Amino acid sequence: MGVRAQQKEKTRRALVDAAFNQLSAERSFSSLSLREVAREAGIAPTSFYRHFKDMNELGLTMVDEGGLTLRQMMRKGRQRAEAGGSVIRISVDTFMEVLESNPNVFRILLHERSGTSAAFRAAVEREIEHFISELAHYTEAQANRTPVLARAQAEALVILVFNAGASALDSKRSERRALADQLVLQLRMVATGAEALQHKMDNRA
Amino acid sequence: MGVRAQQKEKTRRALVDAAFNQLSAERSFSSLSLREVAREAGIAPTSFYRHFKDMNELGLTMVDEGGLTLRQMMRKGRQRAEAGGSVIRISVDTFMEVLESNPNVFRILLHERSGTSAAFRAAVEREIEHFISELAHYTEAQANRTPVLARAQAEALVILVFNAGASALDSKRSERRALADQLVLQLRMVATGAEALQHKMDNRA
DNA sequence: AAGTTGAGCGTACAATTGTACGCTAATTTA
DNA sequence: TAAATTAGCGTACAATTGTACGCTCAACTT
Repeated sequence: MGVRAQQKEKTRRALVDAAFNQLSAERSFSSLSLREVAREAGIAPTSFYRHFKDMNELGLTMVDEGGLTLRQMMRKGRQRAEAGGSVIRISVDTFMEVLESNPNVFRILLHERSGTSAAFRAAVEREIEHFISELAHYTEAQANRTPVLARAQAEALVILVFNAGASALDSKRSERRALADQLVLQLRMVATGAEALQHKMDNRA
Repeated sequence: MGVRAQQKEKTRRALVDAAFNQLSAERSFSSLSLREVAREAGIAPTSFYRHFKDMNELGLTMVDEGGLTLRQMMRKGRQRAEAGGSVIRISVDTFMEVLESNPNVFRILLHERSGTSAAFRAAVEREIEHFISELAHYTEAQANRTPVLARAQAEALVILVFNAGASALDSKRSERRALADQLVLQLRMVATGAEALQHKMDNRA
């Protein structure tokens, strides 16, 4: 890659990072202005357009990147789970750690999921869908579930996890343990419930 | 109430209604400007301050009002359930109807739940908490659950319902039926799972 | 070596925003 | 009836916003 393209990539990263860094509990992506991001990245407002068509395009890039990051980290966690122990417990703990080290990555997904732009909502939904279908295939194979049931179960699990994540972002570390425990309990509920419903269906047939 | 106070109340309502009417899938409360709301309500921008300290105060009023509306409508639905039939099915159907006739009431709760203002998030959480504790008490009495378990179960149920509501807002009527069916399935999962966990605990004791 | 490209800049402008201030006129109070 | 209150208005202003336009000069191509 030429010197020129390299520099361009560097600036582009500076923009993305600037935007991520400006996110917080009090600041959502949609409340960021193009000028603020450019300022933080150290470039002139009008130079922004050399990299993104508009703020929307930057945001979608961030959602994609964020989803990827999240999935990579969860995959690492799953490897840890293969060593033995409760899959649910380990996954929850991993998730909470990811959350703690990448709060802003999670924030943009969380916020834009119920945001004001259809494109954003769709993008976030796509990322979440990754999690759901990965999980659905897993349980379909592992626990021998009906596709419909596996899908419903996976979706429920993911929703509960995401929701707990949102609460965790808003709470102190001390409250997080209780939150994680309750989440584990809820996930077990769904898992055992799905199991029971599956048996009921099998016996009926 | 004097003529003056009456007129004032009328204008206040006009403001609240104007704000509600401007909400849509593409327009969140936080994206509304004071001037837009005033314009829609037919008053001068500066007159807004005769009724609310700022947009925040208007928003919190709307959250409170919205929560109240939602709870009232769900209560009506519960009466319908007492006549017999599946509590879950009837509740879900009621919820979907409420959603269809008051989309914007639901929208503000949904969006501000993961919003940018701590006060808003707290207010929404308070409204959701109403639902959860009502439900928890219900199952604690009805199904003889441990408080901890009843709480976790109720929370899971409410979260799943709210989440499905969010999806429903984004989907056509034809997809809603499938959505409602899947929601019912998920709620049954949680209910049966909680039941099973309860038994397991009882036997251990 | 000469010519082309394009990342980044500065200037400029029209919109829109929140809100301070003081006035009017109708209602309420005394 | 006279005085006090106040909902609503118009004017005004400083900030901030997105973006059009044209320039520069270093990097690349031929």
